[in-house]
Amino acid sequence: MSFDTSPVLQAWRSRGRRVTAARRAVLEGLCRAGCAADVRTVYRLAKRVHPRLGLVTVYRTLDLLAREGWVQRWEEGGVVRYELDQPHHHHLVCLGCGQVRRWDRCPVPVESGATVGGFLVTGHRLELLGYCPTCREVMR
Amino acid sequence: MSFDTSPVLQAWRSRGRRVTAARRAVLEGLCRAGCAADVRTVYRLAKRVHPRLGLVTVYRTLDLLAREGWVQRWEEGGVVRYELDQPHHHHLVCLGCGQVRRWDRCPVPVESGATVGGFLVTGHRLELLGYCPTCREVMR
DNA sequence: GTTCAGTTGAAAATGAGTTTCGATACATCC
DNA sequence: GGATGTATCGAAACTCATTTTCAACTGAAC
Repeated sequence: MSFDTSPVLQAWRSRGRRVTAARRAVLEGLCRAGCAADVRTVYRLAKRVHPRLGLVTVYRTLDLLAREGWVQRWEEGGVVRYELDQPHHHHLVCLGCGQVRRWDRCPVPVESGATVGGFLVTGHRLELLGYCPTCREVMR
Repeated sequence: MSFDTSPVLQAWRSRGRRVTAARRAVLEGLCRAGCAADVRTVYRLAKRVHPRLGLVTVYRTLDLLAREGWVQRWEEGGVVRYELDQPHHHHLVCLGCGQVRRWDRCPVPVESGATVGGFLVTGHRLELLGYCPTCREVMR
């Protein structure tokens, strides 16, 4: 995926955070993982860049990135997933194999800042559930 | 909540499953819990009906109900939630206190059975994220 | 190069959810 | 109503993702 990590690094430096090999590796792993990666996948990919990376640091860095708004965190089928912040989009989730694909349409007409029954709405999350081409084939 | 549990009990009997005090209690707890209850809440409420109920049985019964299609299972903020099957609806989730409220509108135009990019869509899940009236007050 | 606080990673702790297995109690038969 | 067989129960043990702890390490500044 094309994602420029330098703004993240700059933001860290400017806030007094350190730019370490471990953090670079997690960012790199996240980029390579593509859409909606789980923690293990990021860990596996990041470890190729920085072999002595610990899983704990992956958790910590992903959490940091999420708190700073660089990545989105969500869950599907008991798996926590992270993805680099991108233009608003949703997901197609395969109930057979668990793969996740991006869906760029958004049919939700509730703007951020709107009020619904007293709730101040700041965002939303939509998943279309179903079966990917491969799993459809298997089910026949 | 108004939910008639007798069809569930009948279905169980007709399939050779046993209608036990523990299972009745879990159903009762689920009814009392209202919209989108987590396992602990169901356990706590069901235990009032049947004090020697074990947590394991709550997990097992909720899983059974989900497999048979009587309840929906979903996750939010790391918490697994179950709710009795009801007319199609979505949820308002408070990012402050975690409470969940029902939202009866559905702006998603993708019918079950439609195909999106090769995916066969069988359903969807939508959550509006934001802050409930109480949490809005606290944030001031 | 020295310093020092932010960061790391191994190990231990936590906690939700699952499995195991002997005990229990529904549903059926008589 | 009581005996029987098996589905179900619940306590304890287990699994595994995630978090906490803490001594060692290392960016960044001087």
